[in-house]
Amino acid sequence: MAQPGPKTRPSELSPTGRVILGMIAFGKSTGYDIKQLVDKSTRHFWAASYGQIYPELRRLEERGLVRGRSEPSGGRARTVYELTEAGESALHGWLESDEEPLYELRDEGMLKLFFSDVAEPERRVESILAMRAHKERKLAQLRAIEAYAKQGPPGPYLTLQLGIGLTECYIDWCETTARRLAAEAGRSRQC
Amino acid sequence: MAQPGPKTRPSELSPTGRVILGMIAFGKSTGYDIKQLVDKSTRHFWAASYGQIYPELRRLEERGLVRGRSEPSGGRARTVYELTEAGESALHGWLESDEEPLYELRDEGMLKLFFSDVAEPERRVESILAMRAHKERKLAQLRAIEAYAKQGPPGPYLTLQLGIGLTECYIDWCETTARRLAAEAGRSRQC
DNA sequence: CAGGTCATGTAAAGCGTTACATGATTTT
DNA sequence: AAAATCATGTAACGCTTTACATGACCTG
Repeated sequence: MAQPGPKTRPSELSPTGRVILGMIAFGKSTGYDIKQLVDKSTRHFWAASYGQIYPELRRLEERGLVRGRSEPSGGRARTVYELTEAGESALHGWLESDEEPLYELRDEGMLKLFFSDVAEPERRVESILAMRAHKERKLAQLRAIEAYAKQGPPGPYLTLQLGIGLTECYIDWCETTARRLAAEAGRSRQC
Repeated sequence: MAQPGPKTRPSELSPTGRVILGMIAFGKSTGYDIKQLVDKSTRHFWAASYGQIYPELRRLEERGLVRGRSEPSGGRARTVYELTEAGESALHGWLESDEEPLYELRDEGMLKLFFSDVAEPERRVESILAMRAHKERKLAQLRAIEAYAKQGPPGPYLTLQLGIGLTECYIDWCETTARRLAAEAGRSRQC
């Protein structure tokens, strides 16, 4: 019954800690900036909210991985963070570690498809068409940032390409399968 | 700053509640059975742990969506659940609702690729190869249950097919991209 | 000067995993 | 007789979202 080991060991980085250290290494120095870039770029495979980012920045500071100093711009409070030596080495240590990477998916569309046998078969096709519509919206969002990402470094651009490719593949599957199911239903009605 | 609406409204089903009601409709009547089937079939896109399942079963009972009665088999305690009318209609209501479906992904491999620009370019290829290896293991797990799922109802089998298709697509992308990057690196070394 | 964005944060609640505990039954 | 599996559950902890709150600055 034992499930795989803990997600975070005390000496290591929490999930949000990982994206924060990386974003600081990428030159994003405030919680606000980090959140902006997360939303624009990693959101589709790694989200983070303010409620996590600000407390986590302080925990990282307590652990000596980042250093923050107050740098108000005008009368507006602002805390600017940078990596310490320890922070850089924690980041590199994480990037180079080859532990089983965390992978978690929660896809409500698939869950509805899974349970589609408790309703009539027509609902199954509807379920798949709803999944396709959702993925189509997601694809449009990813496409909207493609041109912008092309100008940046290769890492972020590659993850965007992968996200687009997977979404297209998902859409193709939905189309093919919906068509096939509809054809099968038509044939069985004829007989 | 406002983020998208709440994941669960009071009158609706919690994430784990959804999979539980569905599994009971599928004929799984104990917490243990539900967990077994979740691990065998929905785990790759919708997980659930005992620590969630047992308390949630009781909450569902309090809300009148399921009815449990003690049915010891031998001297071994056992609680058998079934859907109430309200539970059936909650399940159908959820299956037929067309709210934006929950979709959450956390992919550490992609996050490492995203940040691969903070290290040397060779690490990027290694990162992608690690992703491929991980997906290869996942694909083997899915393939292992394929024959078993083929005999069951179409819903579960379709989700498995989709999972396999997406994983294959992921692996293809990794292979193609790793090859391309390696070739580019070779060419730039020559010049 | 109103509305939007910049910027920071907290509190409460919900969600979820992990680790632990217990004891019966079945298999080897 | 030991080991694995069946079956149930709890407690502690960690993670995350949501909602709220504050106030400065900028644009039209």
